[in-house]
Amino acid sequence: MAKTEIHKKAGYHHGDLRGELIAAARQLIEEHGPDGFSMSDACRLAGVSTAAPYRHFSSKQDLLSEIAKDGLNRLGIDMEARASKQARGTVQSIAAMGRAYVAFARREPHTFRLMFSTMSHHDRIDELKQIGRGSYSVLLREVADYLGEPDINETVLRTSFPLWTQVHGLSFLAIDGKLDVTEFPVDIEDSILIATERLLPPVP
Amino acid sequence: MAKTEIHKKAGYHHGDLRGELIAAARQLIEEHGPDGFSMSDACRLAGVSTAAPYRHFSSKQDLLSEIAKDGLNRLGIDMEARASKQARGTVQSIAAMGRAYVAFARREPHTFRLMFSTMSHHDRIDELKQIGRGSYSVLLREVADYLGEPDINETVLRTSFPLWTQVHGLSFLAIDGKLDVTEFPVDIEDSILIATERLLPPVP
DNA sequence: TGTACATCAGTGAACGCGCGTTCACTGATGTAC
DNA sequence: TGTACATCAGTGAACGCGCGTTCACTGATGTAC
Repeated sequence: MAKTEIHKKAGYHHGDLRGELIAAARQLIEEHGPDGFSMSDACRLAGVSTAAPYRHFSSKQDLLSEIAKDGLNRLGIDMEARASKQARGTVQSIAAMGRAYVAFARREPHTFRLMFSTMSHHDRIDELKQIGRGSYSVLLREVADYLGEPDINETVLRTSFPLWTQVHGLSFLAIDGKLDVTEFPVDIEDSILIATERLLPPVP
Repeated sequence: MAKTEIHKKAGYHHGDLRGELIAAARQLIEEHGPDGFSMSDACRLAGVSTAAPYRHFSSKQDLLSEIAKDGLNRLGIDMEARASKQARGTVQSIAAMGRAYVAFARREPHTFRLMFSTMSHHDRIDELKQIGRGSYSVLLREVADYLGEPDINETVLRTSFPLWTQVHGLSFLAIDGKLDVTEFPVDIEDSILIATERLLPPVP
């Protein structure tokens, strides 16, 4: 915010309008959801005319794709960071990644939704997929370690997939407020650990 | 469609405009997503003026809630039907429910999304939750049978939850086109069976 | 070091659009006698 | 069985709104000489 003020005072030219629009958009998306977000709102928040963004983004979709990309990257980093606090290739490190995943979803539910929504548009899809794969491979490496496999082979892929599915489902149920439908209080942290244990084959 | 024609010919009064609007909305939602759907489009499709729906629904939200309710009900029925073709309380019957769940999501992805989206509005939320609980209890009963538990106790709840999470996550990944990120071809049917086996305790 | 000028990153007004919803209305239907 | 009338379920025109995007523009910046 102070930064914003400085930029505003700098006058006609912002220092980093691109970055500021992304920040504004992220904030608005978290407040009102990806569909409640409008280009005009972002401009208002960044203190800029409604035409300004088009110097930096070709369209609203383009801005949203950027935010999705950023989110996927941050998710991968989060997972890696949380796992690295545990012994490599253990149930604990793998569960830690799951926790990072669900924590991200709960911290930025609308960005999370955006990251995984179809967004039928453009070749950006491929770029997003690429980044998604990058973040996923963080899990794959950890599972390979757990299994004692030398590389990401089919066994690793088959073992990892249900782990992903599990935390992905948990994330959506959590952010959509569906957990109380289960009629018992779900402890998310526990639930991740238990599912991870069950879904991994016994330690080799 | 033939039905629609008859109603149109009947003149000023439709036979069942309420039902027809729901049908039109469902169709449009599946074609363009819940956000690409507009009241006006539904009216156009039903061949009726844009003011007509307000005899039957208090708002667009109200119509959408109705469709979500309907979807949740149909999901429960699907699950029950698919499970009943297997021996009661077995891995097979439970996996069959999971398959019905994912199949529903893939058949009506946008309705599925709508069923589970937050939809911040109204007391309808409680009504929807009630119906969701009803559909969930279909799984709970089957799991109770599997475990040999006389009623829906905490063990049943704890066992069922990760099963739900699993198929929920699989559904979202499937409808959001994220399965190819896994870099190996996921067979959804297999994947459900495998996860179900792993998540259930060994047959008692 | 100073000046000329191309380029860049903003402005602000305007556009066309489709939306959800309301309004006063009217034609059709069902019911009481 | 026929008629009077209340009720119901539509019409069609209009509303105000905010949106994404474009336009010709202008002020600031950076660079070449």
